[in-house]
Order: sequence, then C-alpha cells, then structure tokens
Amino acid sequence: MPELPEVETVRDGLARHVLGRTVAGVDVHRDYSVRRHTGGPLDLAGRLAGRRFEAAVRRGKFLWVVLDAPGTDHPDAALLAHLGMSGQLLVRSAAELEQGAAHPHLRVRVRLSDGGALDFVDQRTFGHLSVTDLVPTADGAPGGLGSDLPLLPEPAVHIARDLLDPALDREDLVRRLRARRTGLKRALLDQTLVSGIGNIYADEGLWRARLHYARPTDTLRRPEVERALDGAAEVMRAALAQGGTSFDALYVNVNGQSGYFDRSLAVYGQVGRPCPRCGALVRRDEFMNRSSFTCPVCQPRPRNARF
DNA sequence: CACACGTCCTGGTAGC
DNA sequence: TGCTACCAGGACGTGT
Repeated sequence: MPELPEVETVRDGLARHVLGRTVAGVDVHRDYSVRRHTGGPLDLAGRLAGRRFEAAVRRGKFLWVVLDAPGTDHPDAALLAHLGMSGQLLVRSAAELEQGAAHPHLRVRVRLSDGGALDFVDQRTFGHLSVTDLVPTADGAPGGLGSDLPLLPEPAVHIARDLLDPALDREDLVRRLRARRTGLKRALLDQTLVSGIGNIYADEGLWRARLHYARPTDTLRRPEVERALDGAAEVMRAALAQGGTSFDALYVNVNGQSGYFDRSLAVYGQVGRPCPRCGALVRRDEFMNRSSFTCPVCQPRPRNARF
C-alpha cells in the first residue's frame, strides 16, 4: 500500500522524469478517478492542456505537480494525486505507447507534447487525480518536500506535516497527541495530526517502539510518544532507502519497479511467525475494520486499552 | 463471502 | 447556549 515512503519514491521519480515537460491533452478513462475534481473530466483536461510541470511535491500521502502559470512566475495551480490503496503513476515513452496494449486498470492518461505520457493506473480506485488551486501555507514554510514554495493544494490544507518534513513542529505534535483521548494507533493514523503513516508503518513503528496500539494517548508518557514517533520515522526512512514496500504488485514506482521492503517487515502480515526480537508468535487483531499485528510479548495489551 | 484499507462524511461528545 | 475541536464508525470501490 502506498504510504509515505512509497509516495516519496513516486515523487522522486516524477521530479526526475516529468519536470519541464508539457501537457498535450488528457484522456479520462474512468470518471470516478477524477471525482474530486469539481469541474468534471472535461474541466480537468482543460486546466491541464498546455501547462508545464514545474515541481513535484509531497506532504504525507498527498502528491502534487506544480503547473506553470504563463506570463508570471507565481504558480497558482497543481495536478494533485492521491494513490489510495493501489494507485500508480507510470511514465510512458512514446515508443511504449505505440506498441504496448493499455494497462487494464489505466484510469487517466496525461498525454505529453513530446509523445510520452503520465499514466494513472489504479486497480482498487481509492486513488484520485484533480487540478486544484494552490493556497498559502499557514506557517509560511514550504508546503511539502520537493519545492520551497509556501503553497498547498486547497484539498490538502487540513493534512498535517509528516515526520520527514523539516518544518514539522515536533513539540507541538507531541503535545497535541497527548491531549487526545483515543488509542495510540488511531492517533498515528490521523492525517490531521501527523501525516504519511498508514496501517503498515503504524504497526511496524509501534513494534519498534514496543508499544501496544491500544495504549490510551492521554496516559502516554512523553518518552513513549517520542519512541512511537521515532519508530514510525525510522521504519519509513528504512523503507524509503529500499524504494518502498510492495506486497502483491499493487504498488510499483514511477518506472514500474516494485519496492522490496516487505522482506524486512517484523510484524505486519506476519501472523503466526516468530517476532524477530523475542520469538513469540505474532498475533493479528481486528481494529477499525482492518488489521493490527503485534508481538504479544514486546507489546503487551494494556489493561486500560482504548481503540 | 470475507478481506485488503485511506479518506470522506455524518452524527455525536467534551469542554470552554 | 453556542462554538470548536475532537472522536467513532460506515461507505466507497475492485479483485482475490
């Protein structure tokens, strides 16, 4: 599943492969994939045609490509993407487009003026593309990683900074997390508190921190919160170094190559296998209509569990 | 039929 | 009372 490391891998790929290139036109194969573009598919195509890609930026799991604003050097719009569970952005060469059959889950094709294309492929269709206005950030710092512009796509203004963002106010995050009255994992997954963490890295980070997902946030001691945040940040950095996580070929990076961090997972998806630290058997619990994996010894369930 | 799950939305609560 | 922030859970969608 694309979480922060996978999205960052895609962002880096876009930065290296599509910046400076110009949109010729857009083919929307599945309207649902552009459902969050308010003007509909035709409007999206109209706002992209003729625009040049200026920068590839990411905050949490949100990714956007800044568009040039002809006649000015003040960009005011971006192509915004969220990959959902299975979204991919694939850079296609003109030669590829001529010979290869279209991917069965191709949802949107952004045709480029040089004959290539940027394809949005998404089997499970939780992802989406839109063209949106850019608005100033609340703190005046860059909107995300990949550009110095203090701008954010309007649909992402409520998304908090992520753990790899230099402008993250860590003290404020710790304070806000401890002020919550919920379970630790639920807080880590809340993108308005801290962004980029999904089910996989939440479980892996909590395992590193030796904390149970149901620990009540308002009873956590400050060092425990630091451990939880450090655990998530470390596991995401490790995954990023290996190009992201992949389980079932649903995720591939911008060139179509899969990551292989899944070989390094300690608990996620490892039910019944030994904990790499203590050997106890990893367990799976139902949690928020999804799964949580823990080591029952390293991460004992608290008596005052909260979900 | 259960399961994979990130985000949006709705209806609710707590506290000032 | 009204406001704000926060909280919980259902819905969405496709394919194995």
